[in-house]
Amino acid sequence: MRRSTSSKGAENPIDAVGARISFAHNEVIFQAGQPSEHIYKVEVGCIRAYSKLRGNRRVDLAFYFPGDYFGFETRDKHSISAEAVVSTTLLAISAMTLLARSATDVAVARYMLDITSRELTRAQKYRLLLHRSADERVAQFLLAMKKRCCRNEIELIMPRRDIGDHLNLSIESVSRSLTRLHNSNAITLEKWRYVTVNFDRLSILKSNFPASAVSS
Amino acid sequence: MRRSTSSKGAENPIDAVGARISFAHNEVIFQAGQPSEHIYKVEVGCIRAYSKLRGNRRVDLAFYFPGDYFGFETRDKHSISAEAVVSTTLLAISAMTLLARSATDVAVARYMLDITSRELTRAQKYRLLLHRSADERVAQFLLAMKKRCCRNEIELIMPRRDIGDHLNLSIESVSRSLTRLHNSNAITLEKWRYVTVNFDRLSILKSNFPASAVSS
DNA sequence: CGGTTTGTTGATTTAAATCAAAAAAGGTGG
DNA sequence: CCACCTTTTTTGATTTAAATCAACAAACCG
Repeated sequence: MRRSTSSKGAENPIDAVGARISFAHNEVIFQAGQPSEHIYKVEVGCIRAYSKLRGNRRVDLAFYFPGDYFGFETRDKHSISAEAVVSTTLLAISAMTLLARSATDVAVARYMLDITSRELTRAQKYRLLLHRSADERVAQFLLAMKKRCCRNEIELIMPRRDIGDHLNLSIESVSRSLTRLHNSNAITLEKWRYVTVNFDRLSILKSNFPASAVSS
Repeated sequence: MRRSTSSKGAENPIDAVGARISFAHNEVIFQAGQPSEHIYKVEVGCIRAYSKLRGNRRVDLAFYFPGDYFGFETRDKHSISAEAVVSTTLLAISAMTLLARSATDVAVARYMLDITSRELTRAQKYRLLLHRSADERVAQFLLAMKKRCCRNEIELIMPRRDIGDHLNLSIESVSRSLTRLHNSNAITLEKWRYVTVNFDRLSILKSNFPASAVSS
């Protein structure tokens, strides 16, 4: 972990308080049970938030990309863990400072509510995803990735293992779904970690979801 | 739907604004897409919040019991739907009034954050549940029900269909899991909708979850 | 280049869905 | 209270989607 000078540009009520920290590939940001002293904003890279189940199994609850906030808890301890998927730079914002400010500044309180609310929407959306077939889960995941990078060529920055732990599929099933989607021309698997999506074809699967769950 | 006089006893910063409304068995409270004008608190009965999937399939995201709040949205439209499982009385609190108050009263803003945060914890917990076997899902569901009514004798107020839609299981699988749990003496199926749980035996399954996910 | 990690493909098993039918509970009206 | 009908639940047989087991291939890395 490497610290550097604090952020200066404040486009919103909370970032100004933050300090920049860098993490290496697979480095732990925090673990479930540890005191929740900061909330984080991704500047560059990718974070996985997960819970551990018995037998080394893991559930990847979410991936966070530049601009996303994570690690916010109302309790004093983290309920989940977080790791850097790749080399990542974060903005770490003191939870105590934030709490103090939110007590007087309504804009800050509102901002915290928005972050939590967005997280809830995301959690509900992925919950719906788990009620669908392997191919639909992978397709929806790719669409979500596409939405973030805004290009049809997606870099699957995380390994198959992570995708599987996120979608509740074995790595083999993820791989098979990808090849099936490739064979049906819904995607093109360029070179392993690079996927080009055919939005219209993938969206056939997407249409099985309620409109409200497709956003973000 | 039947309206009555507004609530008088205000034990917290938001209930005082509410008006009491009654709903019959299976009556719709609100549907996805409708304007979100109120948030609700259950006084008596039970509510199911759900999303519809293609082909009449439904995902029951949560059940709400007396004391629970639901229907709170940061957006102006409901993203999910809600129905009364049985005859239910609610407290309906104007979202606009609430928003106005939260702009000046920090206690109200904090209360909204707590409600949303609790909902997020619940959503994450159930998300983890979907990564486990049918028997574990049913067992965990029964433990959650037990926790709410605080007695070992649980009334399964909702039909098997609802439990299945909640746990992503067919009604047959729910039924089979219940009989398996009964045969292994983890529960006693008294008379159809009445279950007595053997906490210690059920908890063997529960122990497969991370500590943080077991609460509530 | 060899060794390690990561991903794909194939064969087999398995948990849960589906299909099908019977049994139990609930309701209605005589 | 009972006969009749509907709804809900249970149980059994079969199918199926995904997991697991096993081997191989491709990328990565010193």
